[in-house]
This record gives sequence, C-alpha cells and structure tokens, in this order.
Amino acid sequence: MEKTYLPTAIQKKWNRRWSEMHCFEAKNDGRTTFTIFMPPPNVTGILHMGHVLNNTVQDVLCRWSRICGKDVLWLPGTDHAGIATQSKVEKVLKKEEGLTRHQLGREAFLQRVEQWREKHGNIIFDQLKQLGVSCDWSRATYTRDADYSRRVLEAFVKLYERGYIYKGKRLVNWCPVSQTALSDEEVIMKPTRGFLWTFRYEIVEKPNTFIPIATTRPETIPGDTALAVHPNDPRYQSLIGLHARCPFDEKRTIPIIADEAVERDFGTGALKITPAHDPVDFEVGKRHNLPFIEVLDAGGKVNANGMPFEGLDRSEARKAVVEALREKGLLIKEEPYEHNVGYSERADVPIEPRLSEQWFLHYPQTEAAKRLAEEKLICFFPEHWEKVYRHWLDNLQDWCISRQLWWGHRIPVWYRKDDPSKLHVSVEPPTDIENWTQDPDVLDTWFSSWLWPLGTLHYKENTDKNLFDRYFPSDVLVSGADILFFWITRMIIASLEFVADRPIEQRIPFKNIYLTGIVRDAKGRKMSKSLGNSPDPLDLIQTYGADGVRIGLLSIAPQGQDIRFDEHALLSGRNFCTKLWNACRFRLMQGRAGEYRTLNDYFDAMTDLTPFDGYLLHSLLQTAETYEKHLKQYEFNAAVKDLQACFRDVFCDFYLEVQKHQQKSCPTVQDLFLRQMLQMLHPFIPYITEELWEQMHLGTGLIHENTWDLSAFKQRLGKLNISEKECSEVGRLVDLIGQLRTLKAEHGKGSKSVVMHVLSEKHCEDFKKYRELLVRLVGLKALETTQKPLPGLPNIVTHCGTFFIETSSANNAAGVDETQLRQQLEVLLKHIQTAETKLSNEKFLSHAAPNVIEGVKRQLEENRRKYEVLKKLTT
RNA sequence: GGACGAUUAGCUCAGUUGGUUAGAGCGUCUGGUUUACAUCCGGCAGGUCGCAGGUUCGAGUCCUGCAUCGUCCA
Repeated sequence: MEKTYLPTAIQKKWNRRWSEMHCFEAKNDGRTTFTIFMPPPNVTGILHMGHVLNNTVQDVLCRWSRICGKDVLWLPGTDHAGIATQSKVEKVLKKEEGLTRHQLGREAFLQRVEQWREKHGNIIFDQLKQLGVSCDWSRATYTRDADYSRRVLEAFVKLYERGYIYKGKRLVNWCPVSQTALSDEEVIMKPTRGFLWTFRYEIVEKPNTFIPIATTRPETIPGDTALAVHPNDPRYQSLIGLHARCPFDEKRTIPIIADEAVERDFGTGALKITPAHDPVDFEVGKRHNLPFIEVLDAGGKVNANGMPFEGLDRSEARKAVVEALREKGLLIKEEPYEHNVGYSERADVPIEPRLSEQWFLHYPQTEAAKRLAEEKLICFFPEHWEKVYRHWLDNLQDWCISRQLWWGHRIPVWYRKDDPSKLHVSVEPPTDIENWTQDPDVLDTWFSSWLWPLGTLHYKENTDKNLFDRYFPSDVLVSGADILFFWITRMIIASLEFVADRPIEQRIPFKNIYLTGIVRDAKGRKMSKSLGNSPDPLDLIQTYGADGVRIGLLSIAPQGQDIRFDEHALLSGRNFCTKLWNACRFRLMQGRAGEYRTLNDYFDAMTDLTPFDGYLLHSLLQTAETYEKHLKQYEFNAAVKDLQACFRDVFCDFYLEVQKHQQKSCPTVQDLFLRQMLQMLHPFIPYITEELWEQMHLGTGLIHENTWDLSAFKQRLGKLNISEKECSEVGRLVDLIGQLRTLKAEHGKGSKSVVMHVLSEKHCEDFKKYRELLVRLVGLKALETTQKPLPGLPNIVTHCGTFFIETSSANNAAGVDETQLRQQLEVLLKHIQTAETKLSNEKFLSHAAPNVIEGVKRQLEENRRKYEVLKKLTT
C-alpha cells in the first residue's frame, strides 16, 4: 500500500473502471427503485459551487441507495437555455464576424447555435464526472432532443385544446436589447438612483388652476390617458371628474379619475396613468376603460405617438421631456429618489413593461397541487418551504410562455395567410403549408423543462411504458430554492395534468423536495463572476481531491441553509481521507486482511472478544443507527460529523491505542469495523473508499455490490454475548482517561514523568485491572495506590475514584489548590442545593417524569459524595 | 407595505413531545513526535441562549410584543 494517499491517481482509476463496468446504469431488474432527476444545467454552462453542492447531495443519496440494494436511476441531462445560449452565440457572431442573427437568417443562425452546443455542450458533463457523480449517463437527455421536443409541442397542443393556453395582448416584461418578453424570474429588481419629478398640469375646466403630479418616468407622459387620485383624498375631491391638459398637446385633455390603487403618501398623491407602460396603470386603465397609447417601440425608442420626442431613446427622452417641461414652467420639483427597477437578467438594462401579443398559460391543477402539500403526498425539506409553495399557488398569474427568440421550441401554431384569425395548432404542420405562416416565436425554456420527469422517462398517455411505470414518481428532487416556482412547482403541475390515468400519489413527479442553500463566500456574499469570489471547482478538486471537496463541503452544509464557504473545510475533508488511508495502512501492517467476504463470515470468525471489542462494535452500531436517521432527514452534515467522530475518536484514538498497548489484537474486529465504516463513508467519499475496499479485500467486487444490512448486523452483534457491564465499564474508562488527562495537562504539563496516586476505595475495585492501560493512555510514569488522601496535591474526584497528581514543586502549587478546592466546593454546594430544592417541591415531584426525578436524585448523590471527599482534603 | 426565515461560545452551527450542570466543529491559547497518521494526538479558556413581558413546579425550547438581519413578493 502506498505510504501517502494520492487522490488524483485513484480518481482516474475508478472513473475508468466504473464507466467500463456500467455500474451506475439503472438495471431495471425488479428490485426496489430509487429515482432522482438531476436538475438539468444549461447546456453551455460550466460547473460552479452550486452544482457541486447540489450534485454531491444527489450522489450521496444515489450511492447510499445503491449500497442498500436498490435499483437506482439518476437521470442526468441539460436544457437548451433559450435566451442565455442565443445571446452568447449572438455575441460571438458579432465579435468574430460582425454579423447579427438577422443578417445571417433564422436557419443559418440556428445551425450556428447547434454547432456551439456540440462544441460546448458536454463540458459540464465532463466536469460532473470529475466530481464523481454516479448518474446514468446512458440516459442523458437534452431538452432539444427530437423525442423530447415532440413532447414539448404535444404538451402545448394538448393544453391549447383543453383551453388553458390563449393568445392575448397584455403587459409583459420586455427586454429592449434582446427584444423579447421575459418571465418575472428573468427580471432582477435592483435599487436604482433616479429622480422623482413633480410637474403641474393645468385643469381644463378651471384655467390657471393646476394639479401637481409626481413621477419617475416623465418620458411616458405622451402616453398618459388619465391622472388619478385616491377617492378619499380630501386635497383633490373637487378635481375628480374634471380634465387636465396634456402638456405637449394643447388640444388633448385627459380625465382626472379616482382609483383606490393610488397611494396617497407617494409624491403629491396624484399620479399620471400610462396604461400601456406600467402594470399598475394597466389595471387602472382596464377598470376605467382608458385608451392604451404606446409611446415606445420594441427597441425602447419613442415612437410616433411620442411627438415631439420621436426617435429618442427612452433615457434621452426622459431628459428631453424634463427640459421641455422646465422651459414651460411646469416643473415644480426635482428630487433624488432611489427605488427598485427591474433589470433584464441577461442584458442588464431596465426592462420595459410593454403591451404585446403573447401566448399565455392559465395553470391547470392548482387546487390539486395545493392538496398534495396539505396531505403530505409531497414533503419539503426544510419544511417551511411548503408555506412558500402554498403562497405562490395562492397568488398565481398566468404564465407568459412565448419568447421572441429563435433558439428554442418553435410554437406549433400556423396562421392562414389569407385569414390570420384561422389557426392550425398541431405538432404536425398543415399539409398545405404554402398557405400558412408559422408563429415566429419560441416557447419559454421552462415550458420544456417543466416536462422533465415525463420527457426523460418517455411518458405517453394511455400507453404502457415500462420505464415510466417503473421509475415514476421519483423519490426526491434536490434543487435550489431559487427555482421553486419556475421549475419545481411547474413540474408538479405538469405531472398532475398529463399523468391522468393513475391515483394521485402516482401522478406526482417526486415525493420529497430537498432544497439546498446557496453557497456563499466566507463573508456571506453570493458567489458571482463580477465579484470574482467563486472558486473554480476543478481547481478545488485538484487541490483537495474530489473526496475531500465532497465531504468537506457537506460537513459545513446545514440542512437547507446557506453555506458560508470556507476552503478550510475542504482541507479538513482531505485530511480526514488521509487519516482513513493511514488507519487502513496501519491495519495492513499488522497482517494480511481479506479472509472474509460477507457480514456473516466476519461474525462467525469472531471469538474471545475483549470488552474493548464489544465497546467498539456497539459504538459502530449506534453510529450506524443515527447515520441512517440523518440520511433519511437529509441531514448530511450531521451524518458526516457522526461518522468522523466514531472513526477518529472511538476507533483511532481509543480502540487502536488500546490495541497497541495490549499487544494483542483481533484483526477481525478491526476489519469488520473498517468494512462497515467504509460502506457508510462511501456515499460521501466514493473514490478512496472504493480503493481501500479493494486493497483490503473486505468483501466481494465493488463496495456497493455488498449490500448494507443494519438489522442483520444488529442481530449478529446481539448474539455475541458481549457483557453489557463490561461495555459500559469501558465507557466510563474513556471518561476517566479524559479527566486524568485534564488533571495532567493542568498540573503535570507534558511531562511523561508524571506520577499519580489513586485512593484505595471500595467502589473503584473494578478499575484496578486497567491501571497499566491508564498509565499508557494518560501518559504517566506510574499510577500508585494510596490508602489515605494526600492533602496538598492537586486532585480530581471521579466516579472511578479519587486521583492525586505529584507536582514538580508541591509547595507553590499548594496555595493554588486550596483556592481551587474551595471553588469546586462552592459549585458543588450550589448544585446540591438546587437539587434539594427541586426534590422538596411537591409540585415537581408530582409533575415531572419519573426518569427526570431519578436523574436529579442520582446527580445529588454523586455530588454529595464528591463534596464529602473534597471536604476532607481542605485544611 | 406583505409573506417567510433567522438571532445560542470569537466564527459556523446542533439542541428531540418544555425536565439532571446548554453541546460540536473551526479559530485562539497551550502541552506533546508514544508501533499508522504533525495532513497527527492531548488539554484549557470562552455563553445572563437578541430584548421585554406572559404561561408553568420548571423555558434556549411554548405564547405575545419589540429590535436587528436575511430572502422572496409588491
């Protein structure tokens, strides 16, 4: 065995072996299944820390399920990321060839995007492989695969036929740069500094009377079709129903209306209403039947309705309008003002609410979706996300599913050339295609990914598809909370809608939803390219090994909470792997391993177990039980910490040290321990555990092919006749060692020449046999027995006896000890009194649980005894 | 403005249906190379559990209010 653990070579070896053996492909063999759909990353994306966390979690679950004997399907894939990919290719095209997509033409441009995808599309898969993910690559799916694409169009057609999809002219988030509608999720709200201007409008019916209105968007004034005040605002009662004069067109007048939507405290309490350019105004406009006048074009420039500002960009127009009004003497106030403005996520420019003709989906199945959570057919981890889910379903708005892009699934709608009101909505184009024009738009990317569980499993209504029947619903979805609405909830809705022919619990796409936190930097900031605070996961893997990165990251990831990323955790992860490596190497130094294969073989071979063996195996059992519990609850950091504690503290630092002292070891116990420990660690650190498993011949074949069976382990352990008394005695011995080490560290320093004395007492007879072990593990020169207390010497009263330590210069230590003694006595007295008060309280005795009362009594006894011993030592 | 979280040691977090003297890891400080591992082992210090009330024999835990921070939605 190599003296040092070198992760890179091991990773390379096992990546090849695992791949050659096809061991991560779903077997479809009748065993219990475990299914996860990997949230598809962008096809041209690269691995970031969020992916690392998310996929490590999924991999832990999959590897664990595999080791438990399940048939695992972890289905990977990518989505085509409409706007992101299109704008990336457009940028390259512009830079390298000076061309726009329009110059190239639709078909040619799409070919370019396809070429780009072929070149970059597998990068993220290769990166994930380096992390050690064990998904079924043979089933990798891409949202633009022919088969998948067809399903997307089918879904559109079905929903259209069922009356959920309609075309409407509505206000949408418009990106003037990409010139497409955006979903709310692609709009980032940013606090933005601007101005709040107050202008005055003349009242037509009362010449020389003015109404002051406040606005942040003067450039839309030409599109105003009303002024509005709150109906109960006393300031403006007399003006309601009158008209104001449009400042740029003497002849135009606009009504002054009353509407509850007006906030009285904002600005002057009077607002301009531009129904074609503001969501609130849009609603007001509908309520009052106002005209909708558009003043901006698709590129954000003022159009002909905006005379005299036609042709100006919206930001120039803003300045020009303000200046024009200033000249007219209509500007009253100009004050700096910070407010939230929506920005296009991709283009990073303010989005423009714009009236446009789009396709909308009215969500089906919303009530059923709510019931799923209520009836716990789907469970959120952490639980509180259920409320957020519910809140979103209660406040649904129709989904704008069309995008003015080229890259994506083109909307399967054709308009008749001679009568565009005639539609052909079908996956297949009309047969007389020459008489029709297809809708130029494509579907929102999420409209394809919301079908992910169905599309990847080739679901078709009313057909018996083995793959789907076997693996659907999946067991858990692991994702980020940021896509709870636009992906997770929508998948639930889509599955409910399209999987009609089954009971409800089999129509949900996943039973559990585990939402990971966000990986932040050490200062708690989100990781981002612009801040440059996001490490490259591949560099981290290079430095700490994939195993070190995995276990390190999960050890600091509390359930569902954001992670403060600290590279130091990865270092600890790698160090732990090294420790594991060395412990196995140490085992092999004692002799050959690998004589046994199955759990039963190990148990059959175990004879003459010492209390230490029993203690070790029981600790292992206990750890395994809590480990399983933690995994079930997705408490990965807790699971990791328990395993590490058991391995380090119990096995390495106690059991092995005892073995060294006794010069007598039971290799079978060690092997069994390592075997079980490696299996439990395997999901977190697959490479090193697989390698050690092989080198030590702890079982047959690959580590996951040896089924984990805790109940069998427990049963066999129970039959070993390990004395409970001896076992708990070892536990107390461990405590004692700790206490004596403390005494030594405080008074004897590091010296190995320390001598301790133990008071001969009846109740400590049991521990006499451990004297030599104590000398060794505490690091003493000798442990003597004394018949009477040794006043003046530093001491400690333990449940295994009273110990004294010889100090190098007893005289100067004596004074200190006197003070310490008194302090200890004070503390003990306080505890004793508290307990006595409790026990004399009738209500406590009648209300508290028996075991609590018993505990208090026992504590009291122990403290009284300690008190007596210490009391005797005082002068 | 609304919803949802959070607030426990210097930092990051545990803390079960309320119950014995509130824990861990990291960091600080400190002692140590004893048959694998200094990429290691031992040890100390450090907390009126955000604030104020309430319920209770008993509150970090339950209730109310407040403060601060975060996220999402307007």
